[in-house]
Amino acid sequence: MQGPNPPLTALLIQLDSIADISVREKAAIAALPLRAQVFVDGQQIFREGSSQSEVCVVLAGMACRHTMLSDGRRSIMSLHMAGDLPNLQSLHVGRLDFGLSALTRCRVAFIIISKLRDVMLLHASASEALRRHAAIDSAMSLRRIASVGRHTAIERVAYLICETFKRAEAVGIAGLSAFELPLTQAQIGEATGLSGVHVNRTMQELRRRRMIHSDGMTHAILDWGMLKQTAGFDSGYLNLRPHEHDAAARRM
Amino acid sequence: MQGPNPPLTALLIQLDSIADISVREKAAIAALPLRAQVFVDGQQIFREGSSQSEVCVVLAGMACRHTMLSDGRRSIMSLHMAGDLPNLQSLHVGRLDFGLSALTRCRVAFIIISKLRDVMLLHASASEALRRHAAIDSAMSLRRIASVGRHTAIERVAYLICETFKRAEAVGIAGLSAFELPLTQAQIGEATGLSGVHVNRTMQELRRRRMIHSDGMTHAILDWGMLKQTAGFDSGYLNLRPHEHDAAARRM
DNA sequence: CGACAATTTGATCTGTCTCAACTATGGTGG
DNA sequence: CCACCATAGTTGAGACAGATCAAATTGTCG
Repeated sequence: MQGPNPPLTALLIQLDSIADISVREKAAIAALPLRAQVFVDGQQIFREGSSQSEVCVVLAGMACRHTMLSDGRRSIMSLHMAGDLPNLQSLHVGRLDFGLSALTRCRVAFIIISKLRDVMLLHASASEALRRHAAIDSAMSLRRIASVGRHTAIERVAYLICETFKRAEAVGIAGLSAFELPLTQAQIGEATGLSGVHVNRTMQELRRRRMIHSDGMTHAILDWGMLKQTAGFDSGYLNLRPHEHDAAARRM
Repeated sequence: MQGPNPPLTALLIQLDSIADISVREKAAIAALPLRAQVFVDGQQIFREGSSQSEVCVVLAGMACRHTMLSDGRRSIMSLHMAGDLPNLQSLHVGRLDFGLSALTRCRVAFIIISKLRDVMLLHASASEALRRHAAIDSAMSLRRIASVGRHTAIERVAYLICETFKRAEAVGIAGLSAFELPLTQAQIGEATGLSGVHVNRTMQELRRRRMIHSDGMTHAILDWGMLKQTAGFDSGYLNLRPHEHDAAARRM
């Protein structure tokens, strides 16, 4: 039914990295009926306040959750890349209080919620993996509150780079030490709570300090240690494993 | 087994307000074996990076999720009051990337995760209610990212007041238009990303504009309309109901 | 080549921070 | 009962990170 590189590969990679999930259960997920759709960059996938009957999976490209502020400006609350499920919440809540938009040309698959629920009922560990996925999304939000709330400009931008790089790496779409951050500096500003102009100066500073090297929207990590120290970044929360009591052993 | 005002009342009120849940299922939750414990204000309930085998329910008082920044300062990522489940994540992930501390003298109940899981397996709609609770927690985090990232000082403080008031109201611990926000101004700063000094001036401004009146840590809402407008606050995300397709009808 | 978007640079302005002092307020022990 | 102390709130002055505005430059794509 699926070709050699089925559409949900990235999702399965993500689930694999956070949970023990059998081949059979992965097959059940991969066999879910999909409605694939391409969005051009800037295009809205769904509106803030909308009610979704489908859960969407990003297959390729980058999307973001965002909300409009009273003064008309936009806040980008999270970034989403291949394998992400930006509205998994729709399993449990009606209206979504954020909009979802494509930042780049984006391939997205839609899964009817009731079909997903059926699979989750039948496959306990797939179900558990999805819940863990949601919990990690939630952990990312909490981290971002701390980063955006209390960090300086350079820390915030460094943080965004660290997190996005690590996530891209996890789904295999980052190079050895370079990756795509396909946002304009103005968009990076919307995601970090800074003005576009200041993002520009901040990234210059990161380059001047030889932590990164940028070529367009491709960024090479020159000094990961320094970058993560600057960001106050610890990847621990990204690849949380199942609840075990030897968690200490896994600590980096 | 329970007295006239069983410990989990506030939790049941919360679940009731977000989901349809039968008396039988509520009884199953209320019958969960609890380990109750009192924490004095400032006391840590669990440490950042710890692994929890119990989920805790706030019974009374106020607690907060927090994390330490590299420079030693603290960021408060969320506030928790009666009926909240600040570490429901522990159902799915090992290490928690935040600490939990009592802001006031706090009564907290601990539920062994495996026991909670048993109840969830047996009672589908209780289980669904808890998941919706987690989804709303997640929605609050997203909102806070937008508020802390892009809002001015007065908007952030107003937002915190709006949200805390509405939540307190929902569990019946707020007066008609007054409620307890038991944080020092310095703590409000940690929660909003402002300095304590500036929180002071900001709250003076809110009082000067006659939106609130403060008596110690009790705050009266004088002009709710103005306050929520200032905050850019819309309570929609707090009492999200089950997924229905008539969601529009419920829109405020 | 021309047009449009994104990046870069410079200059100025402002919201918020920091530091420091002073004033409640409430609790504690003598 | 009061002197003392610690903690929270308040006020002022000055400094600074980052915003805003405006213009120049670079890059990209038809």
